[in-house]
Amino acid sequence: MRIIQFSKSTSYALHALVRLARSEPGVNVGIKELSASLGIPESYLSKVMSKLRQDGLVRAVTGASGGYELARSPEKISFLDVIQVIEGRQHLYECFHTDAQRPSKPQCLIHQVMDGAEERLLQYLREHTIQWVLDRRKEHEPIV
Amino acid sequence: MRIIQFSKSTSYALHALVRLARSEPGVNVGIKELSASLGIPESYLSKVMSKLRQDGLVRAVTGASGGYELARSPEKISFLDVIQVIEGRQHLYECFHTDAQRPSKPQCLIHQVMDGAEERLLQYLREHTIQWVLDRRKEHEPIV
DNA sequence: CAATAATGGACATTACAGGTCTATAATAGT
DNA sequence: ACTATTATAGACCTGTAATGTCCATTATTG
Ligand code: SF4
Ligand code: SF4
Repeated sequence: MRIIQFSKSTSYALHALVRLARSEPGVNVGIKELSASLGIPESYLSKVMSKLRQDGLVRAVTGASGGYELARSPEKISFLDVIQVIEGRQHLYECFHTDAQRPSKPQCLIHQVMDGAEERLLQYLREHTIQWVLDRRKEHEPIV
Repeated sequence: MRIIQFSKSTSYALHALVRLARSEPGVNVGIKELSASLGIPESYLSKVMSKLRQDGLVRAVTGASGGYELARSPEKISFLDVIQVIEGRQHLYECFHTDAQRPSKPQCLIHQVMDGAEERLLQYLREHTIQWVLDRRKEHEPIV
């Protein structure tokens, strides 16, 4: 029974992005500082950051005094963006019937309910951005 | 990167319950008939049905001319009920920080967004029942 | 008693999340 | 040019969960 739960990778990505959004633009944050301040294994986080770069959410600079920074402004990065980069774009529900076994052309009712539920979820995640977090963040909090 | 998707077991359970809801109350439907009409492996479906019984969604009768029937009326069985029986009641988001590492008492903001998203999802699933499917079901459709 | 049907346990298979380590490439400062 | 620093990509390992099969047991009907 597959677990309906976001992966740690997604959580790591979200925390890292908030952390990056907190630093001045133009300042690179290294993986060491990132992993230390968030409490995430360094080598694993580097994998996650690499994925974020490949999908255009952050920019990376190699070499001394290199590191990461956001590729676009925090209000342009939604939770949904992050989740879809890490988890992929699979649907919440998938038919177990093949096309041949499928009763009839338009979607069956169970499918309709599940897709409706998914849309509610995605809509909420689309409406909430990294900037949303920054706006409500208290300065004294170490992370978020 | 854990897949955010309902398990096949959940899908099987939903289809089986709709199938049971279609038959007259008091008539038991056997696992053979169920699995055949839905196109689900018999021995695996029996596991799923067993779980549904343990959690009070269906009643089972062993022995000759035994089988399954709904334990309550279809409008009292929501999609959320079924999903929570099969998938468990884990939250969509879970902190990777331990209590000791946790920044401060009330929930952090990332957590708040994720919980908000979860609530939208659950609310939708709570509002849709097996009866909802029956009401919209066309008589000639073999399954739903 | 015999046929039927659900139950529970054991077991196999596959996939993947989470994590570590290393060699390589790129960059900044000396 | 050399060196220290840093991201990148790949190989690799481990545990666990999902899906599925099979069998022995138990309960029920006729
Ligand atoms: S939604 Fe329709 S096609 Fe998909 S699994 Fe259910 S009955 Fe089959
Ligand atoms: S929500 Fe707060 S406690 Fe939970 S993982 Fe994020 S920073 Fe840590």
